[in-house]
Amino acid sequence: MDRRDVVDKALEVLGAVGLPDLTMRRLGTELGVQQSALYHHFANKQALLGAVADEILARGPQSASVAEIGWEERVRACCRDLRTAVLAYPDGADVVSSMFAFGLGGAAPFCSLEGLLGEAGLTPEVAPAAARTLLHYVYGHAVSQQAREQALRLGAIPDDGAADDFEVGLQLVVDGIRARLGRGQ
Amino acid sequence: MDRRDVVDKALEVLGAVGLPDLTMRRLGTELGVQQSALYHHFANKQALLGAVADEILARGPQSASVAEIGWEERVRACCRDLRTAVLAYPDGADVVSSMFAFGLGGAAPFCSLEGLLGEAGLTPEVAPAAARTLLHYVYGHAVSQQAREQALRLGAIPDDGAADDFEVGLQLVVDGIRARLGRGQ
DNA sequence: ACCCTACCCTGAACACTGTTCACTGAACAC
DNA sequence: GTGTTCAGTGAACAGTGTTCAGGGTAGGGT
Repeated sequence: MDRRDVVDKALEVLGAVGLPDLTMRRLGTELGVQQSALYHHFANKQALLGAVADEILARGPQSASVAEIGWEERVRACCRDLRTAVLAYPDGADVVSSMFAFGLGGAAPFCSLEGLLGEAGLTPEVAPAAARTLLHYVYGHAVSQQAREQALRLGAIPDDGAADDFEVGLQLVVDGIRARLGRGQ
Repeated sequence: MDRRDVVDKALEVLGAVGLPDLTMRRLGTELGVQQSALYHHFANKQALLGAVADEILARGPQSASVAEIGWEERVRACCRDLRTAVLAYPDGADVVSSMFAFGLGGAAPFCSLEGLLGEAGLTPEVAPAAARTLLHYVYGHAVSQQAREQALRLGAIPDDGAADDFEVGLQLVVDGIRARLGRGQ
């Protein structure tokens, strides 16, 4: 048993029961070992979740960034892929965004977006801020959606049949970036 | 002792020791009662934190929305006020954004922004999505900042002297909203 | 063959957490 | 006076992440 096996099983458990029930005891039992054995592979649970976050991202789709299409569509595709990846597991958005905030994982999407925006012509001063703005939106939207899905599943809230407005907000931010590009920043 | 006292003391403890150490035992001790007494005022800890989130927002600044200045400046002022409010307490951004995501509090800023954007001319279909986009940005940025501050305080990460780029991203989103307004949506 | 080292893992504990519940004591209305 | 309501007690429950001394077991060097 190595780190890969632990992360794989953690993702399996996460998909089955969600983050609150992804405990070290449960993970150990599911792997057929004691919980304390996990601490020989990860310093603590947060480090494990950091690896889980990276694996969630790695398993997500990554559209080939063909240079034919414009930067706008490439940025949107990158954000859509990111959203798809974190929505694939219950509480996946929570895990990935937390680990990114703590600097313990999830750096790949930020690098991709920063690079894309730099190629598009954003200055090295503005590009990181714009990339972070996109990430805050994608993560915030995904976390809210999964929280609402869970509250709905528990019957804590009625189904208001809210439409999926992810693209609306995404286009808003992309429009803002284009405006910044248009007027020489 | 009533709910007000509990919330007030909870904010005091939050400000002193942060969210992880804001436990029911500690809160009870600080109030001079048993922890179980708190459950006569709040159904559970989440409900208490919902009230705490609302109080954090209520204690924050609220710029008078004088109609003389344009909608852009009013939206920016609203977002700045919101940021100031949640940054005033350690982990304040975490508390407020979580409770908003779970629908247990923090609805006031959303209503304000939605109203402002509606007055600015955004359709009732786009205004809520735009308001949520702004909130995702403000909360995401604040949570990241407080997480970095804490990691920095614990010496877990070196001080990279990153500049405050809040206004950059905020302007990006506002620009996107203006673009949407300009082209009749 | 022997020893030694490294490594994975066990089993039990520790110090916590949020939450529940039967019960006490006092205030207040009728 | 009696009954009801309400805040608060103190102990317990079922969990949590984490630690630690020790048990095997594999592999390499001599």
